[in-house]
Amino acid sequence: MTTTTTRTAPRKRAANGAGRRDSADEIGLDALVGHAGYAVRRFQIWIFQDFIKTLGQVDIRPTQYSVLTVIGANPGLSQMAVAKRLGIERARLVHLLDGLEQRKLVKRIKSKADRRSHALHLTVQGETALAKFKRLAAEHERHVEDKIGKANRERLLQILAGFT
Amino acid sequence: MTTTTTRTAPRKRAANGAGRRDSADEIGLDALVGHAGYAVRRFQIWIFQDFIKTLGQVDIRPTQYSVLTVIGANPGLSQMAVAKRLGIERARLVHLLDGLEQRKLVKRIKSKADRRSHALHLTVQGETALAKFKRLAAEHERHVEDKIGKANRERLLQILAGFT
DNA sequence: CGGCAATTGTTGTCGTCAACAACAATCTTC
DNA sequence: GAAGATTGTTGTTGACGACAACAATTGCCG
Repeated sequence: MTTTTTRTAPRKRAANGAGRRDSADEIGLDALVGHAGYAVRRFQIWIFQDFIKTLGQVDIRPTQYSVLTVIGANPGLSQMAVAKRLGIERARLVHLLDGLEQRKLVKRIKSKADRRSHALHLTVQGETALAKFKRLAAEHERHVEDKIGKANRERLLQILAGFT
Repeated sequence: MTTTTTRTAPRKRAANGAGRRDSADEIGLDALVGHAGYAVRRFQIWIFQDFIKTLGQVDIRPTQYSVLTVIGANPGLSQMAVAKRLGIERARLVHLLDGLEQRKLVKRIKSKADRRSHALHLTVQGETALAKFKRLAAEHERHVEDKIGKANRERLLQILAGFT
């Protein structure tokens, strides 16, 4: 609706003095409903929390998972390429890879073509670990379906396909 | 599509040695496509950046806007109530309100009913300022429409209505 | 060829944000 | 009235994005 003229009068909702509100669930959001950003933010928080919980047993967070997935699908990429593809800053990727390399999931191999850059590869245990992560991620994705419905999840992915 | 069984085999994409990839836009995301969380995260980042840019002239960030909106629609709420409604931690809300109070947009009034809590209200200039913020927020919302389409935005809001 | 700009990985800083923990003041409940 | 819960506050930690600076290396151009 977005009331084109932004209705300045705030509709004070019965001036009931100082906080006489019983169930805190009845607080009006007013203009906040109808803002895509708000709904998307709340949903994103929910999704990440479920992802973190579901992949908690293997201690993998969403960003780590995305890095492993991209390296697994494109072995030999440079850090720049991975960072650019995922929209992470290369400075941030350094720390992420430090952690993943310490856990023996990823290895940096000095490129001979360009001695500035590193070719990124999964280790052997990185491959098998990623397989397990993907199973858990699929489970998480099922939670999303349970939450918003299978059809809605498909529609949502379609709507946001441009942001891959 | 979402290959129901998570296809464990990573499909190495032609072992082309060390990073022989021309346009960095052609890096496969593999399993990442089909993950709702990834798409939502990217979209959320885009939305917030546009919101911050559009409301940049008045120096209001999304969280501040949500706080002002809720207080404006429900004057007299306690900090606990606002925090719970918006899913913010009350510790975080303290700093947010500090900033908004310094800018004379919000005032904390000691509640007489419960002397632990503060009743939150917009100041007079807070009311008029919020009106302007809402106009700018509506402009931002139009940017979202331009990005994903009017119909898709509606559908998205409907899908995520449960996360208000 | 030589020098200069650009790129790559790295380190560091700053600000935002969520998650906790602890605390004093105050309310609630028994 | 005492014990336990709630409210606002302060502080810490860790993930994350945005920058800036730097050394090593590459690429380009005169």
